[in-house]
Amino acid sequence: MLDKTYRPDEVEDRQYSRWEAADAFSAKFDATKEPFTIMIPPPNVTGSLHMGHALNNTIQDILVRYQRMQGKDVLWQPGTDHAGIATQMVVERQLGEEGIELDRGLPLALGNTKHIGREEFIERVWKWRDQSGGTILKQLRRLGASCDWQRERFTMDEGLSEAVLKVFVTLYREGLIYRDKRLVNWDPRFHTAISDLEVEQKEMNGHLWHFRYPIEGEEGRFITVATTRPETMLGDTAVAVHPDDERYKDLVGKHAILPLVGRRIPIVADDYADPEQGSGAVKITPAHDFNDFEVGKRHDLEMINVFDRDARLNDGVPEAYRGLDRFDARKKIVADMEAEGLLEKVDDHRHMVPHGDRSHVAIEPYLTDQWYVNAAELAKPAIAAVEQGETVFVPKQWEKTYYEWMRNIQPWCISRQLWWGHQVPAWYGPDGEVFVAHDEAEAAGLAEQHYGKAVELTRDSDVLDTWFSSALWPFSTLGWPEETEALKRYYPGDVLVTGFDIIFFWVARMMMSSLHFMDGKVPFHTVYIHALVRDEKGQKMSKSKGNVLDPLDLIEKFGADAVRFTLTALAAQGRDVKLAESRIEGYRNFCTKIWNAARFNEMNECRYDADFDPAANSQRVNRWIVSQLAQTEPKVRRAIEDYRFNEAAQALYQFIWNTYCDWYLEFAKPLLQGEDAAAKAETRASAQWVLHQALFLLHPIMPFLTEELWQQTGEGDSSLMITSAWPVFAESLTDAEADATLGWVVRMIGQIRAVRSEMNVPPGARIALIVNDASAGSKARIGDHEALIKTLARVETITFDQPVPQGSVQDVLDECSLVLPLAEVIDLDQEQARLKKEMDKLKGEITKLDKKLSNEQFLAKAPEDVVAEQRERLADSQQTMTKLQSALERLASA
RNA sequence: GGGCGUAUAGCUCAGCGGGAGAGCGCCUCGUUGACAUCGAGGAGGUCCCUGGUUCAAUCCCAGGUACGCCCA
Repeated sequence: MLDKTYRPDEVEDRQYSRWEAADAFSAKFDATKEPFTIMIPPPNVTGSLHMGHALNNTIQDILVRYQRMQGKDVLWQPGTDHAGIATQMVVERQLGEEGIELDRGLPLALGNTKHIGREEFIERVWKWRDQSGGTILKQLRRLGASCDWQRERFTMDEGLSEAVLKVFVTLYREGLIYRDKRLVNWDPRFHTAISDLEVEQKEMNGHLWHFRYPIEGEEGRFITVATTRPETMLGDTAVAVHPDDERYKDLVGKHAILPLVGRRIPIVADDYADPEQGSGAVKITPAHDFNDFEVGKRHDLEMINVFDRDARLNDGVPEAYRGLDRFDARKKIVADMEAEGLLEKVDDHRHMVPHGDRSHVAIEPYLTDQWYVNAAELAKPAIAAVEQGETVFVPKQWEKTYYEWMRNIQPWCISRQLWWGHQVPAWYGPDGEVFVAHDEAEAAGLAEQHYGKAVELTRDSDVLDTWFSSALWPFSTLGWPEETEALKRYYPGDVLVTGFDIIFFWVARMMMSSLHFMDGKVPFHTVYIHALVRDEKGQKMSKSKGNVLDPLDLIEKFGADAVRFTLTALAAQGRDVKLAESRIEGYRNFCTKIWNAARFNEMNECRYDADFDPAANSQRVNRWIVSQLAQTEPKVRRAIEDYRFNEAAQALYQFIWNTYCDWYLEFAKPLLQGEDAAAKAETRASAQWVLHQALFLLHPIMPFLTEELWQQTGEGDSSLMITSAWPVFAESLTDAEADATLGWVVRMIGQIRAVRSEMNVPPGARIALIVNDASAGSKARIGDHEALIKTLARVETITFDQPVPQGSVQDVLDECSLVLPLAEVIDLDQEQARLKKEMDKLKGEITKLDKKLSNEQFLAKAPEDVVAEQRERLADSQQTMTKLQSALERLASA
């Protein structure tokens, strides 16, 4: 017996274990089947499951389960990335609690007791990773994700590290990776460079300080510069004005004396100075501003770095300022300038300030040596592949975003001043000459060749950006650079499922690296971009706002299937998913509904019958529900294949709840409780078969509930839905006659119920029904389904072609007048009003159609079937109108 | 400043060149042997505005307004 209600907490673990025990998730390397590959977007090893992951992985799981049922050999490749900065942060914090800090050549901070070196630190990270890393992958199991867990990979694995090494060395030797001294985005908290993409611009309230710089040799003359960052003035090496700016024309070529420092700096003419902005003159600090850096290069200016790695002022500035934090320095400099009478004014100013996306501190443009990838070169084939349609974005408009970024791509800074990550495979000779190699021995060989003798080498201490290794995911996880079977079989992948926020970080970089290293073959033919999950008000979920919904809590509360179905139903293309708990509750109710339908079948002895043949059904209601099912399958199939997941969900919801539960089971009741043994047997088998087939269609979205019911009411323990075939229904199962007839019966019952309700007929009261003007066809329909109509519309008797009794309520169904003699309960005024309202609506309709059909242009130009349809509608409306008219007259004469 | 998107019922959103839809919410009624996590019925719309194309526009095009997101 099925339990009274569906209990996801009891079912989910059990079914997941059955799948794993049956090895249902693993890629089979089955050459008789077509492969289907999805590469999971590897979450951070430090991460935990949030709503975005839940959506992302629900979609992937739907695709994967669907394709498995289609008979494909499916690989869903799971894993995590090593999340350089985030992981190092986590472990450093842990160490900090033990009083341990990393030995970076600085004295111990107050309260700390121990330094540890790089090797020991990395050991600690691995230990952390083994103990508590990758919890998110466990959480994905709660969601029902059917990843091939045996193939789980980690970007720091040996094999993947091998791939990183090979890619780095190869690109270096091809000249596509190089070392350069440029301004980088420096994170003063983590002491590392970060890439442009890891910088967030935040709008902030600031000030615009107007400083006066004295002109050399012109006593009492000043040039005023405006700045948002006074602390950088100590590194100024020029003042720039616009070449056409009349105010300053005579000053170009002269020098200013930098206050507080006393340095003599040139006044240069450069387009960068905007005459409209501030005073029109701008201080130039080439070592601390990206724009100034360019100006500096154009005018060959000195680049003076005034900060250390903490963004404190270094020894290159006057003694009074040395060691000051950048924000303290700002205050002091402003005060000192004011004291010298050189502060002209201070304006409030709103501006964008760059922040590290992980450290949340202001980023400092900082002059350092870093490793770069020539992304512009690698982008060329990656752009072409999308232009030529080798990879298609769904929805299509994201291709524009991809192009926009790829066509303006900047050199990619890939080195990070961290310990956790893939160490840059570069060694330096005594004179700083660099040797890039797969290992130290190879580097030593290269060095010996270069110097003519063996020398001592020092390895570059930097590590690579985590995304550098993630970019290789589509092939490194399959064993590249080895030529593995997996690589041959499962590359290229089919579809990548991800959020738009990751197009630049990951999609673009996978495209670049895959095309370069996999013989120009794209890593996936489709990129499905889904929306962000927001709260019910459309705001981004964030801890600080406190509007975060935790998928694990929701699974706990409503079951994984309800969460999955909700996300699926809301995942319309190109729209954000606005999630409210009430939605999940609603789909939890859907689970309950299905469960109860199964219980109903069980109670009525509707048992699974392996030999059941739906084509042999003789009862019209059974042929009808089979027909409806057969028409639902292609809707679901096409929706999934076209990535219109919400439509798949909707089609299933509608079929199961509205068609099967609301109507079919009601239609089946008289048969199930009736005396006709053959009809009863057929109905029992049909009811169960149709439910089971619907569960198969639903399985990719709701795997747990469907598998549970299949086990309990289907083929039992020996069979698994997850590895069963997707149902296919013969065209011949669609039965137009049954659809038309039962559609008509549904309408008839609906109309009678509506009239009863409007007339306030007590729900229990059985009433008489007179049907007038019925065609032979309609009479036959009523004859065939009299029992259903009587039960469901609560009708006592049905008679034909009778005079209309006093005080009857009338309604029209096609050519039929439905007459309900309700003299005792009728309210004449109310009924009159009801009829008039209905006639008004019809009148509008008739006028519209009349006008259209008397338009010669319409008759001449519109397609024939459209014209015919409009004619038919007009005739129908007029017929109904006539009948309502006579009903109204009869009422008035009463 | 550049790019992308959105505007349809109270809310959240589907949809579509030819009869305005769903879920939730709301109102009325209901203990009919699956289900009150339910059933039956109902109310509720200037499909943002203005023009254009078309026999026909909520849908296509142009402009406008408002809002959102990404990039600088």
